[in-house]
Amino acid sequence: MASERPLRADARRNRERLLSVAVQALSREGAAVSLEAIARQAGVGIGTLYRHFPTREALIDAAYQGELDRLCDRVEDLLAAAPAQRALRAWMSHFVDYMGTKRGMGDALRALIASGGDPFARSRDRLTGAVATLLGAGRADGTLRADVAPDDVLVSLSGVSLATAERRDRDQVDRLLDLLMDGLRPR
Amino acid sequence: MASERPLRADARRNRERLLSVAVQALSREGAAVSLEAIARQAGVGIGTLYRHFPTREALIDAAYQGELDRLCDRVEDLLAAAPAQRALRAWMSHFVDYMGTKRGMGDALRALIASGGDPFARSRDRLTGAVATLLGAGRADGTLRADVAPDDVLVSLSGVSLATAERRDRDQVDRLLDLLMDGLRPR
DNA sequence: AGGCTAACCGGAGGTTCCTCCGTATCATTC
DNA sequence: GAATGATACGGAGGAACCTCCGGTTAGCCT
Repeated sequence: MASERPLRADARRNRERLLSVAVQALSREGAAVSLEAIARQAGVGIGTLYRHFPTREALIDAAYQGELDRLCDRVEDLLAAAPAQRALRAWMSHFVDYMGTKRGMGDALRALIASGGDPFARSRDRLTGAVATLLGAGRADGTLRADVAPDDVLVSLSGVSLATAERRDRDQVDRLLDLLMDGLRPR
Repeated sequence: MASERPLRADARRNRERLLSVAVQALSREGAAVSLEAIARQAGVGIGTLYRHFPTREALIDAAYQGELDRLCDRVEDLLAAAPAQRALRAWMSHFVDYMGTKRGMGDALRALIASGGDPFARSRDRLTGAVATLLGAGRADGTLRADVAPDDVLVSLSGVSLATAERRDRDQVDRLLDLLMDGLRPR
């Protein structure tokens, strides 16, 4: 694999312009933006947009990658401030919040979490890594089970996000997360 | 509410024809069927289809309502054959199986589960009822917690379905359901 | 029967989606 | 600095989405 030949100059220019327009458009109009509008605004043809970002999810994913990194970075702070169990619970909240805020991240998320495919692998790995760190700390301090795979937790978490996407019922989300946590504690 | 004036003769005819075509088309081509194709095949205009089924989900929901009823009906048998905890776990498997088989039920499901709105209320209530029965039995025989709302379990379950929709990983689904069950047992 | 009206029908039309491929542009080599 | 692949660009085109509203009927009433 790999062999990422460095993009041609014009290609990189276009890619960047598309991304910056997309970020604005997404936070302004939500996930259902017209891709054609984005292309137009970026001054490129629709074909160019699709070449750089083969699916709507790919575009959204790329647009939010920065913030998603920040989400993963919080793990350290959380672990410094509380025992693993509490840190994990807090991070879950942040995760769901984030997915909720960025309207339409939801759909991208499903593709992302489900992807065995390469395109989103980076984001996926970051998320799995974050969960793994939290679970690891939990195993160390004994507040979390040791026999659960990070990936399973991540997928469960995405399930909660997806299932609660439309009726934004904060209380229910909390209850679902608590339920999940109950399953993650040693008996 | 209510006031369901009985559909006019032609309307009912069309509705039924649409439904029967939809059932075939859905099991043949999955959720992404072209609605225009269905309308064409049923010999009605696209407008007629949209009047009867305002969204794709509404159509899918209606198409599968029969089978979904059967799913809910299984609860009794399961409860007769095993303690509540095991019955619930088995029903969960059936639920996820069902959602997986009927490709694209997934998307309908999200709308359905999330709907505070009337249109899908019937299916929704049936499902919630099924879970409530199982939980009730669990409370009675002490194998399940008494402080969890049926609705929360249903939404969690739909979360598992949604999150695992594309990579059909049977083992992972089982693990996620086990995790959920762990949260539902009394400590 | 004949007439009336609420209810229903159908499809044109404006958008968006995504693909495909001829043309234009870059970058490398001589 | 010209030639020549390799890459990237752009938009036409066909399919599908969903809405809207003028025209058509079924069912009721006299």
